[in-house]
Amino acid sequence: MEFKEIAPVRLYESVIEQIMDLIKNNELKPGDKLPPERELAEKLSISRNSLREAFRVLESRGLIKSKPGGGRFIREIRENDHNNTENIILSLEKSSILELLEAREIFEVKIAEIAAQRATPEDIEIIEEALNKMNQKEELKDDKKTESDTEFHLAISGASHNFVFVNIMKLHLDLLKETREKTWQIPGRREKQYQEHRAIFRAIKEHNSKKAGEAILKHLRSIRKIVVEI
Amino acid sequence: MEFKEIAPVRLYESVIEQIMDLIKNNELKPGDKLPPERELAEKLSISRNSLREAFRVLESRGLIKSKPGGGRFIREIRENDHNNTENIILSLEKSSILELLEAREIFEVKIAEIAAQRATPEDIEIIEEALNKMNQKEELKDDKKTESDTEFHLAISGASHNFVFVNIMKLHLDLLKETREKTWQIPGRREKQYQEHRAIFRAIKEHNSKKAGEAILKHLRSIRKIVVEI
DNA sequence: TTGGGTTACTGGGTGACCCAATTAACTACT
DNA sequence: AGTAGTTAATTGGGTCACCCAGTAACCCAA
Repeated sequence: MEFKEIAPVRLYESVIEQIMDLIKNNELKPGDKLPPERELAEKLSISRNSLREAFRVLESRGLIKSKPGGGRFIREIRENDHNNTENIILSLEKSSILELLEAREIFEVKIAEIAAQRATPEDIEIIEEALNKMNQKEELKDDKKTESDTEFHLAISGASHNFVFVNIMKLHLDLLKETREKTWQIPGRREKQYQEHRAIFRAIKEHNSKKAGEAILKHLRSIRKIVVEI
Repeated sequence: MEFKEIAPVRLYESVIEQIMDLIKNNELKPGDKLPPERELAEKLSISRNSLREAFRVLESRGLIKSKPGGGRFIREIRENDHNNTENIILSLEKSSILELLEAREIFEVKIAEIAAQRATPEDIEIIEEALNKMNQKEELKDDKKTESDTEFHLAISGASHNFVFVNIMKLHLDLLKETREKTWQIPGRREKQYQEHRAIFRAIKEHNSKKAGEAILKHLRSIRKIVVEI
């Protein structure tokens, strides 16, 4: 029996979500002026204070700027901004799927090659566990399938023994999450996926760097093919 | 004559700074309970609302957790936590310099190779401009030097015509900013840097993918050497 | 030992209020 | 006609007093 922790949603969080969506969909562009606090608070049926809390978070992320007496504005994304890691992530979220997939092909092949060189017996065990998990239960919901897929790919980057690789991988898997979930619609996809994963695993287990790179490239190309066709 | 924009410090910002310092200096460890709102607000001589704004930001960054009725706590940082992009950034910021440099060697070599293949005459022009900018003014402050270095590397990733590469590059350059600034202390570093950049530029201009990869690898290795020695 | 109350405390949230800066419309002067 | 000065409405910054619901610690009875 498994229970999840109940996490109540705060008001400010919903506000952030709404505004972030508007920014992502370009309905709010840099330079745009937001409605005044009092007006927006009333529109959202929340208090000015709660709205302010949301604005503070967005402000600290460098997404908006408050001018006392003037109003609030969507910030221009500037290179020189010190707090700009947030902006970078936002830009990444706006990237096209195909660009993301191309980047992943480049990065993950290299990561797998390094993993094949450095993987310890423990690493290999962890990868194998992740590999088998996908094939254990016959009926899994799509999001659970994606989760176990994530686990496999993270296990590989973990074997590179460089946390930057792990985090870059996390970022990519996260950004491609929706896309990856869609691929399960294809009949027989799961079995094919397992075979591809298995090939990657074998290459890493053999410490065959070249083979590992090729196997994962094949895997990623097959994913791209699906995405293009969908 | 240059003027900086005057940015008034908000109350919540000072609070964040104070608490962040406490966390960095380990005076607040994961699991620790913070003083109650009302008490802390009084101690800081600010209103409860302003204090709350600070807490919201820290909360959204995943540093603290609020339990209504229970109190506020410094959060345990877990690997397996929600695949939140916030956490990924935080983890990346905590990565070691050498790990970041290794990742950059892997990624940027590939990016440069692709750039060499795809660069249009316009791209090449932009890269050349960035290259020359560094050599124009004799006396530049360290942060300005780093800036023009950033521009050069971003111009290259721009020539890859994949925005994901540009953003990954931005992320790395940002995370390595401090480190890169330190390298200017080395005598003759700037001239050497220029020569290395020049070699990279030439290879890209010739559309010589392999040469471009090698040139940039050499450049990055020379940076790593400096970092190791410092 | 376990479950039900009790109570003080804590975070979540609200609404009215004051201040200072901005903005724009208006006025007076040149 | 153009400019400087004034004024009033609006806006964000911040405070205060207040209410609600969940928590935690304790006591008590089954």
